[in-house]
Formats: sequence, structure tokens, C-alpha cells
Amino acid sequence: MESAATGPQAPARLRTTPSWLLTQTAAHASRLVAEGLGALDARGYHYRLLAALDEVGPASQAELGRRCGIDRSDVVAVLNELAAKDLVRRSPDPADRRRNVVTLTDAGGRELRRMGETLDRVQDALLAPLSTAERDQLTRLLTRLLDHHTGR
Amino acid sequence: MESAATGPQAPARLRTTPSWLLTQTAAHASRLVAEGLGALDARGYHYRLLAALDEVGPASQAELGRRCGIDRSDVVAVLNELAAKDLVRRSPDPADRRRNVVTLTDAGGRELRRMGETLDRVQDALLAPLSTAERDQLTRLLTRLLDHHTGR
DNA sequence: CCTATATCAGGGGAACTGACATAC
DNA sequence: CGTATGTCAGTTACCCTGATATAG
Repeated sequence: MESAATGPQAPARLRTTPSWLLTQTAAHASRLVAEGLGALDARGYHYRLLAALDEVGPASQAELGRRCGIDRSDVVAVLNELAAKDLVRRSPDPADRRRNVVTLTDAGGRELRRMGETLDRVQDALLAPLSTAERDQLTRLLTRLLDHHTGR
Repeated sequence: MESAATGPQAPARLRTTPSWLLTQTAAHASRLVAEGLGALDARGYHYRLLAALDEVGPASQAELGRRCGIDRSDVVAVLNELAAKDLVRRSPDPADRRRNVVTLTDAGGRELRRMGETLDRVQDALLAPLSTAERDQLTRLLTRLLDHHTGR
């Protein structure tokens, strides 16, 4: 579980290519997140959905997917897992019978808090070599990029 | 092939989390790279290996994998594809009979140049909303992160 | 009619793990 | 002996495509 490390040195053509830097650092980030959440028997998708539910309250699956950037088909499967652990509840929406209303349970809220604490530690490990100002700078730059590529 | 776009607005808890910003922007980067290289019937792994070969000259598969951050087992498969298109050649190493010496062919060099031009355009699309100074800043920050997580 | 929702089946690239034979 | 190499088989998280039945 501790691999990574590009041994010698990656080609300069890669080291200076932003898309490579992004995907490589993202791979490290994903690994750290997976390790952290894995200890809680969870994955990134679980956290995303629970966080969205906590913030906007009960919502349909389609809206949750839109907010979290998770495909509708994946939302179904992840919600099945969350419901099996009683972290969310699914009930038909009386106002629109196509929809399910997904609700965060108390256990789900507690689990979300636990995940949040774990992820805080992960962020710190991820950004360890950067100062507070640099972390903010990175966050701002990435936010600008993301906003641009998600339709302003 | 044109999806992306997190519909409404992602939860604040996600929008401010560096690991989320990283993985999301990296997903966009990967999509752009895949689209660009896909037009040349190639993928990221192909470019990485060709670029490494071009820079360090003939090398063993294990060393290529180390330099490119690609697992040995994946190197095998990708090299099979590159060799089938005559972009690289594999020959046994007389000095160490466990090894193959992988060499970039002329066609491989040409294909690498073509990929490089495509990827230049991709970088520009990826970083479109950032100024030159900001692009450099982002590159520096990501490089620091990557160096830290690959063992300094 | 056309769109949206929930669901299911499946693919595909990237990053992995484990095993094995061979050679150092 | 232990370690490194090339190879193969298989897995996982994430992202995405299609199709379907149903409801708006």
C-alpha cells in the first residue's frame, strides 16, 4: 500500500507539463484520501454524497449527482451501500413520483463528521510542504480552473 | 464525450477541499488529454513512455516504468501496443539477460512530436483562464507537492 | 410527443496487487 | 540465498455510455 515514488527522475517534458503535474498530484491525493476513508470503510463517493445531503438537506438522486459531479448510475449504487449501512434513507417523493427523496440519518451525520476529521488530516498531509499562504494560492488557482471548466 | 459540469453548485465542503479541487481539475485535464491523444490513437501512457525513451535513450522496461510512474505490469501491455505500431523496438539485453532494451524508432520519434504538439494545445485549453505568471505559479506549487510525495 | 428520473448492464483508462519463471 | 526483471491474471475507484420503464 506504500508505493508511489517515481524512482529516478521523470522526463523533463513531463515534469513541466501542467496536465501531468495535475494528474500525478491528484493521484497522490486520491491515494491519501482512499487510505483515510478506507479506514472508515468508505470511499470518496460516499463522502461527497453525505456532504451534499448535509448541506442542502433531503434531495433527489439526480440532484445529488449533479451537485457532486457523480453520474446518476453511480449514485444508485453508492446510495445502495449508504442505505445498507443506515447512513441515508430513500423514500418515494409524493410530489413527483419519479423521484426518491434521500435523507441523511443521524448515523449518517455522525459518520460524515468522522470522515471530515479524517479528511482534514489528509489535506494536511497532502499540502505539508506548502505554507498557509501557498495553500490558499493553490486553492484559488485550482478553483479558477475548475470554475472555468464546469461552465463558469 | 462532452459531459462534465457540476450542474448547480458543489457543496462548499467540497469546493474548498484541496484534494477535491485537485482530483476534479485532474479529471478535466485527463479528459482533455484523452481527447487530444485519442485523435492520434494514443493514450497518456503511450506519450509518457515515448517521451522517456526520447530523453534518456534506450532503457529497460523496469527503468522506464520507474521514470514514468507506470507499473511494470502496465509497461508490458503499453509496450506491446507501441511495438505493434513500430514506434518502439524491444530486444534482449546481452549484458543482463533478464532485461529488454527498448528503443525509440524513427516513426516513434515522429509520433512523439505529433503528440507533443497536440499536448501543447491541450495545456493551453486547460490553463486558459490563467495568466502566464499564474500558470508558472501553479506549476511551481504542484512541482513542490509532487517532489514531496515522491520522496523529495 | 419530449423530457426527466431511477435503475441496470457494461466499458475503459489509470493505478494497483499477486503470482510466476528466469536471471542476477 | 535474496533480489530484480518481464510477464500474466485480476482488482478497484472513478468516469462514462447506453438502454429501459416510468412519470412529468
